[in-house]
Amino acid sequence: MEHLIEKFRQFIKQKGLKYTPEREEILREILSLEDHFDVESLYLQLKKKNSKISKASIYRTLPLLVEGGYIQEVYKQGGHSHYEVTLNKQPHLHFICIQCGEVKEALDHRLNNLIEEFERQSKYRFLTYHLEIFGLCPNCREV
Amino acid sequence: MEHLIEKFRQFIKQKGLKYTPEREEILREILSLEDHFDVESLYLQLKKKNSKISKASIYRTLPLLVEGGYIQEVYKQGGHSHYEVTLNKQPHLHFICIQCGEVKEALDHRLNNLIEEFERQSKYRFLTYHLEIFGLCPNCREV
DNA sequence: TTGTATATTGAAATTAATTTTCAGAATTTA
DNA sequence: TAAATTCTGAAAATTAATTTCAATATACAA
Ligand SMILES: [Mn+2]
Ligand SMILES: [Mn+2]
Ligand SMILES: [Zn+2]
Ligand SMILES: [Zn+2]
Repeated sequence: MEHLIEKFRQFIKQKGLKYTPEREEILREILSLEDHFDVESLYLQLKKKNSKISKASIYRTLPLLVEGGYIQEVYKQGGHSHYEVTLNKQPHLHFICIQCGEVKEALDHRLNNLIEEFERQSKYRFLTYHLEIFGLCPNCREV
Repeated sequence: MEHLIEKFRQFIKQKGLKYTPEREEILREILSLEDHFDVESLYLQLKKKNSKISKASIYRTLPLLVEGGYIQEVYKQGGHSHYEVTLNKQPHLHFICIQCGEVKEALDHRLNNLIEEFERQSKYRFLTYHLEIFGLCPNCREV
C-alpha cells in the first residue's frame, strides 16, 4: 500500500507536477475501495470522512491516476463514467443488466488469450480493452 | 431497402406510435450511411439535403431505431455517442487509436463463439456486446 | 369527408456531467 | 526566506442529451 503511494509521488514529481495532500488523499481513498466507483460516490465517501476535497479536484486527479495505471474508466452508466482500480487485477469483462443496472465482472483467460492473438495478427499496439455485455441478469430475465 | 422501411412502419404502429415523415427520413438517411455516425454528423448530413429535421427529433428517433434493431450505440468518443447500422452486420470489435481517434472494425468468429459460450455457462441472457480495444494504430505507434 | 383524441414536431429551456476560469493558497527549489 | 510555479475550491462555462410547450400532424371512427 505505502509503496504504491510512494510510486505515485514519484510519478507526479517526474511529470513536473506538485505532490499535494489532495492527490494523495484521493489515491488512498480509491485504493481502499473494493468496488467500481464514480465521481459522485468517491466524493461522498471522502466527505463522510470530513475531507474537504472538491469535485473539481477529483475530476482533475482521476486522469492522472488513469495515466499512472492505477485506475481505468470501465463503463458509462446513467450518463457518467465509472472507474475501477486496476492494480493487481487482470483485464476482465463486465456484464451489465439493462433492466436493473447490476454490473458483474467475469474473468476468462481464453478471452485474454484471444485478444493477445488479435494483437499479434494486427499492426496495432493494444493497450487495454473493454468488453461489456448487455442483457438481463437472472432476476430480471424471469418476467 | 423498401422492405426495411415498411418493417419500420409496422414496428412504429405496433407500438401505438405515429408514423411520421421525420422518422422515415431519419431511417432512410441512416441506411444510406456506410460508416459509424453521431448525432451531429447525421444532423449536418440531413441539413445538406435541405431537411428541416431538428436535433431533438434525431435524439428522439435514435432510441426507437435501437429498439427496432436497426442501429446500435457502439462507442463514446469526444464525449458523445457513436452509432452504426447493425442490419446485415455481425457483432464485431472496435479498435480505437487513443492518439488519432481512428476507429477500425474487426470480425472474428472465435470471439462470438466465446461470448456465446459465456452465455451458456451463465444464468444471464445476453443481448449484445461491445468490445473496444484501445491502443495505437500503425501510424501512431511509430513515434 | 369531418371531427376528435392523441402523438409529434421544432425551438427553447433545462439538466447534469465535465471542464475551465480565477484569485488565493500551497509546494518546490534556490 | 523568497520567487516561481502549480494547485485548490468555488463559481462560471460548456456541451450532450432531455424535457417543456404550443402549434401541427396523424390516426381512426363516425
Ligand atoms: Mn471490473
Ligand atoms: Mn462497427
Ligand atoms: Zn437485472
Ligand atoms: Zn492513430
